[in-house]
Amino acid sequence: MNLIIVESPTKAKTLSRFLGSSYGVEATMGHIKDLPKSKLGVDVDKNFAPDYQPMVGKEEAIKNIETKSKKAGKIYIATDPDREGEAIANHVKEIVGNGKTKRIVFHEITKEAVEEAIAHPRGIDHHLVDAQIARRVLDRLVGYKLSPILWKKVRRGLSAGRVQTVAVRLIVEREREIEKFKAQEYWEIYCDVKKDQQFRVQLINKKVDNKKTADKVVHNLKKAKYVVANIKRSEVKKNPYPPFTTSTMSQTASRLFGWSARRTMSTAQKLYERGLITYHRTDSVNIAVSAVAKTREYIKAQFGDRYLPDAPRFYKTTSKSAQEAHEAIRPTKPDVSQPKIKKTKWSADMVKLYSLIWKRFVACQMATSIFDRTTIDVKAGDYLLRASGQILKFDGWKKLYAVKMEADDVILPEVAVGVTLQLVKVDPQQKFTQPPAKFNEASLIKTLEELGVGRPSTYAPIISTIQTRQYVEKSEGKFTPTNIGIAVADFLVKNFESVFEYDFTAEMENDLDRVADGDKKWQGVIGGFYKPFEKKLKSVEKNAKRVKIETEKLNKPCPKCGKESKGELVVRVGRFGKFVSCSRFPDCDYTDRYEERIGMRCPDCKKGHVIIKKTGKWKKFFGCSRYPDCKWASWKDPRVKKEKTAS
DNA sequence: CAGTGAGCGAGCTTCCGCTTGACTT
Repeated sequence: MNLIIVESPTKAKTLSRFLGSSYGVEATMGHIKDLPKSKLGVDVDKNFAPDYQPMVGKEEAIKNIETKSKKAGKIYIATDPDREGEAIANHVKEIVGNGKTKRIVFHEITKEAVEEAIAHPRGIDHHLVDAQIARRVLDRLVGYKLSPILWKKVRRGLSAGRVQTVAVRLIVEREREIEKFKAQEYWEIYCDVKKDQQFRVQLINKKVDNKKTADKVVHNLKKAKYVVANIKRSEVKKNPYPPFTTSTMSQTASRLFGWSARRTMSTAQKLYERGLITYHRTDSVNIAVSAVAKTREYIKAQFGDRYLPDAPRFYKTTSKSAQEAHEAIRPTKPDVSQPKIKKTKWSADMVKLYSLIWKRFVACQMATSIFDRTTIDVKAGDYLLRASGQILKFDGWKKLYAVKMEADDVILPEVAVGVTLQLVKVDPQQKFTQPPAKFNEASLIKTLEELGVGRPSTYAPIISTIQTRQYVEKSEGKFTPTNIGIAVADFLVKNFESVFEYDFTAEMENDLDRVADGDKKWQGVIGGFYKPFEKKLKSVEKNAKRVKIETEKLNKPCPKCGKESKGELVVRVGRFGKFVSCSRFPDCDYTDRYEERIGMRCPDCKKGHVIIKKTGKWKKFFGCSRYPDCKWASWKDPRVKKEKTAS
């Protein structure tokens, strides 16, 4: 019996089905060797020699591969066709250790692709493995050298990294833009005009930015003569969106369902494990040819020829850092619009997400939608006003994948050039420019992807990390930096600017490509980075002052020392969340609980307020503000009655 | 489930990326 080794156990099961009994298939469950967690694991004096060790927690997977390999005939290592996959392949080869292994790759899980791969085995691509080593060593050096500086200069337990610090920096800088933003006044001036039917035109050739000008314009418009000056009709075509990647799926589920990246990814995982969708951690929009063919059949049968474009649509990945190891996220059976899913706690989510993925995918192979767009220009003295109308002529792919928040049809009446219109009303509207929006999960993931920072497997974890570290807080879905986040980002950007430049990762990727192509040695790339970095580390460690973290003031005197020493109450963040203390600490040691009220009285004593409390870093519980007089406490939110709390 | 901050300094914290499973943040 031959043996095939892949990363995902679900993939292993699927392959077994294709290949029958002459092949055994085993999974590594991701990486099996890595740098040790408890120490640097990189010998900076010996050309950065990395100390890759079997990973804690992967003993079973490793053992499994060892035993199965001993009995196997041919051994095909079919880990993912990308940098990390090649590294895993190399580690598998080291563990099997008998020289019998061959490396194969495929980009889609179809019988043809796998058979083709088996027919063309190769060896390990050591240049690509080297690129992974460089990536891994760089991240380790950045993370494990900078974090201890934060412990020393800011606060214990903090962390820094090529990815997480950039995420925090984005949020901090956005907050600054919002703070310094000054709203600008501007006016939009509309006129309702009519011939047989009334329609609305907007002033377009004069900028109005205050009431005085607006009044003058309105005054003139009231007296003006309105003549249709120009009519433009055009056909506007809209092509469907590409199928989902991890990033676009997370963004869309966030926008449409309000889901967190975590919720979307864990729902997708369940769909993947049930064989309903292709792999959900991907940066590619490629689609298996066989899936396209099936989808075209389905579209033809279900919607008719009009909805089927002449040729299949194939999409190109635009993201420059994409590795394209997998297909796009799509239903494995494009003709199944609603899969049968057993009723469980999660089935509603699964059905919802499946339906979204299915619609997006089938729509991506459907005909272009067509709008008739009409623009009517109206002259009123020196003023030019315009109305734009749009009518859906043929829905095409929009029949299936309707995008919320898109304007409805605006139908304009038939008028001719030169016709005089009657003014019904002038409607001046005062507006103000809006500050940039705070980041939410969707926009943060989008921006990180554009910068090439983070990978499909890490978008959701990044969002958790920056919150766990208390660098940012999420409220009503939007991220705000904490004082710690601001202090850490400022400290790191000031002292290690080059590492946290927004294009640092993109430049790193360029270097890694050179390593993968065999044009550069990985040690040279790391050496080039580390020399100046090490110098900087030493000088910052020696010279940088300890960072003071801004505290939130309560504007109340300290009950213990407020009278004689003018201590004031401030909010500090400790190991167990926020608490109130005296600004004069350590001279005054007054502390009190920080109460985060949820707006309801204690269900037990009816006198205190229910407040949110924390135990350890994570666990929240609800308690009474009168503790210890009232000992009421609950894990469950007392505002929620019976209803399931979907996270 | 009732702690916390500074500094003293035992021993400890920390990265990104690949997987899933255990568990609810």
